[in-house]
Amino acid sequence: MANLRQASLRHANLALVARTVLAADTPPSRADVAAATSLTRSTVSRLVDELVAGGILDEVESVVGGPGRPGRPATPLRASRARVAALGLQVGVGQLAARLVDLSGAVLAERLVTADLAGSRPGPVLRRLRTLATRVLDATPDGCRVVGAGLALPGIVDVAAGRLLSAPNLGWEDVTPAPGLAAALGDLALRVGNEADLAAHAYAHPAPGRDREPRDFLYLSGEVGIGGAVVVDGEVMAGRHGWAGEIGHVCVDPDGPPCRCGSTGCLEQYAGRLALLDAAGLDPSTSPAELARRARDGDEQARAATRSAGRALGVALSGVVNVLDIPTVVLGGHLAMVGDLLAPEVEEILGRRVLSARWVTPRVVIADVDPAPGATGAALLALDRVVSDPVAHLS
Amino acid sequence: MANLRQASLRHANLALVARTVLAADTPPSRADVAAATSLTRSTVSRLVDELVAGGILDEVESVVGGPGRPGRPATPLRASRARVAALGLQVGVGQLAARLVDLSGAVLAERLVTADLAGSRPGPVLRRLRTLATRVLDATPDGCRVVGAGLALPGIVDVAAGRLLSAPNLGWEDVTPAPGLAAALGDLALRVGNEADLAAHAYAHPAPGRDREPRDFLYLSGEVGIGGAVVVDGEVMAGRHGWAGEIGHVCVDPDGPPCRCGSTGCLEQYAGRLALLDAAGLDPSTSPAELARRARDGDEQARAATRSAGRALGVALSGVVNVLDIPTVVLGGHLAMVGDLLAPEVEEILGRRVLSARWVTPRVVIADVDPAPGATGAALLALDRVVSDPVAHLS
DNA sequence: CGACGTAAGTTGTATGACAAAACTAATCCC
DNA sequence: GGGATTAGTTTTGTCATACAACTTACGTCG
Repeated sequence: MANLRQASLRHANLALVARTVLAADTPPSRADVAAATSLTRSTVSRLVDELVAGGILDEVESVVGGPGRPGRPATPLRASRARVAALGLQVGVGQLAARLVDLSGAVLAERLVTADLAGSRPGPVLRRLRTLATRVLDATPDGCRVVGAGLALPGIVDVAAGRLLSAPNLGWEDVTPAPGLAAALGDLALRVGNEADLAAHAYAHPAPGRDREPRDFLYLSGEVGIGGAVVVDGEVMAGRHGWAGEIGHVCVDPDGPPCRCGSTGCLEQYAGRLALLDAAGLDPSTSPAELARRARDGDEQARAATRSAGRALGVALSGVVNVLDIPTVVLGGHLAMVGDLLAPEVEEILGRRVLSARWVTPRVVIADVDPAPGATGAALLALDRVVSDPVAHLS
Repeated sequence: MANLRQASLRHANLALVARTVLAADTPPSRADVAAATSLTRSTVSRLVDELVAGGILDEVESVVGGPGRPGRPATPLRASRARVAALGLQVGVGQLAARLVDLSGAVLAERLVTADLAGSRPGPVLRRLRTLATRVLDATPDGCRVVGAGLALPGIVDVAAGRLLSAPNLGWEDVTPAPGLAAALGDLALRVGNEADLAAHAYAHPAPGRDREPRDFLYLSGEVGIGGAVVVDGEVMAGRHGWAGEIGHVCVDPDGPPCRCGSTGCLEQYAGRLALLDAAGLDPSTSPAELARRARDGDEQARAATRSAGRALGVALSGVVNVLDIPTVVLGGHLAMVGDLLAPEVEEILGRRVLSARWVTPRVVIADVDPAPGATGAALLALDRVVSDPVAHLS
């Protein structure tokens, strides 16, 4: 709740203009931005000039496909390409990833490695990740500034301290990754975050400053366990300490099977990757895609497994929907691979157990399958800071 | 995301100054406000003068107990008394209430009526409430402006439309209360809200602009059923449609007893007022205070009832805490009356089932017993709008 | 009791961000 | 080629805050 001065005015309107341009579907002119923001054309002109000079926006020269309207032709504006970028990293249980994403949302460079990291030791893993990061950063185009880095981790993270407190599926406890990566990152600030939170951010924002519908949803990230995030109005809800979203350990049945977390009947024990494959009679290393194939081919045991997982998801999610009034659920990770099998069961139970279902029908959406959405989200989050406070980045 | 102009600057800083004065524990001087907001003394002076002229702030004349410091004595500032007020109304299952609250948080007038309204008809009840409202408004002191009215209702409310969609415990469906109350309210805008949301607001803010710790909590309102609200950073989270907080229908056990809502094993069936009294072998009309007395005196059945309710609360709340990372629970209504009996059981289960309990111990807080906290919350919410946008109310 | 120090609050001037309106630029249409 | 139309720029005005000097009102101490 800081006070406002004239400078704040300019900061806020600069951010507003930047966001308006990035959020637009087609490159808008200065006049379009003025109309959309209800600022005057003169003010927008001044702000846009600053953003263009700062490398945040680009003027599109080509007016080739001009619409043939009367009047002076517009100068379309869009996010600059390959001039401002951020590095996104991810350590998953099954893969390592590094991505360089620019302000337009384009992936400038990428490295992906699959590896079984369950029970791994942090040191060697971070060294491998460092190598990926270096390779990706080496591919930075000329004239492109890397403005930040983020790391997605599958566990409970202390964002302020940049520390991973606990990642049971990796077997890591109390790890601070920044020092191990410093050789690759140099001065670049590293922001550590929960994988599901960052994947949810990437789902809500296909590119920096750009929003996708729905703006409010619950995101479920099926890795080995089940991570989750709550997204309200396009923003990931962090919670009091940044640990919100642990949907995997919501109780489905207090008398259910014991969970690694020390509790009983957690959702993860019904719809986690291992639980799902086990119930289908498949080896833990099988891909959930294979499970989906079998279920679609009529394998009764596979179908029973997805039905049971769907029921558990429905029960757990209905409680969350009742409490939060966010009737849209996005399935990501392995849950996306079997999403079409789970969705009907989940929607049926939500319709029955959600108090407000009479007025708004809860629905399930299936995310695209991406091995490392957390890396994208981490990069986008760093870029979002450029958009929301452009002044800090106008050299 | 509107644009900012110079006027916005003044609006925002006016609100900032008002809020700073209201939030202070002891009446601050202009200089204190300047120090707290990092605005200059001259700017604060101008803004304070406007707020004093507008009847929002008062200068305290008495410097009797002056601290005897050197320098010119300060002119302490505080919220104006009995000059700006709002009307809070509540329809509960067991009572009707009307309260007039001023900017300092003082109750200027109040009417409370106990009545069994389960299965009542809206028309007659609203007429009785109208009478209460008229009596309370008639008691408005001279020179006091009533700036808004709010109505707390125990059910699902469409805030935008001012409509109660469904209140199963009253037996009301699809009721729009404003017309029935218009004769009492005159031009006064009526804002309808959920009882638990408004009670939670009242808990978070003992007076307009004033905050109480904790700033993040889950509020449980024990009426006949169990309502709830999620409070983040002092603000009640409304959810996508304003229906957030229905903790009463979170599933404790999918194989549990059927609930009025059409589902099974809802929390309300274990810890609702009727369920609690039934389990203790008491008549439904018994006060929960009587149940608490018996349990404290060693009545085994009463103890078993509270233990079982505590277990159910623990299971339901642990899921919510895992998802939201809000490790503080406030018990209100009948749950406050038996709060000391429930708390140990609930805290024990939260400690076991909440994933982050290792780092931050979840705790249970017991609210003061008030027959109509929703009425207070409704009035405070209307007054909050004066504080956050003083310009609209400066004549 | 009067000069001095100190802190609160006021007054006057400067700065700078946006609004308004006039102006220039570039294109289409006739 | 001229008028209509729309994009973008320049100029001038307004207004809220910063800054600094000033006034007010009190305590303190010789």
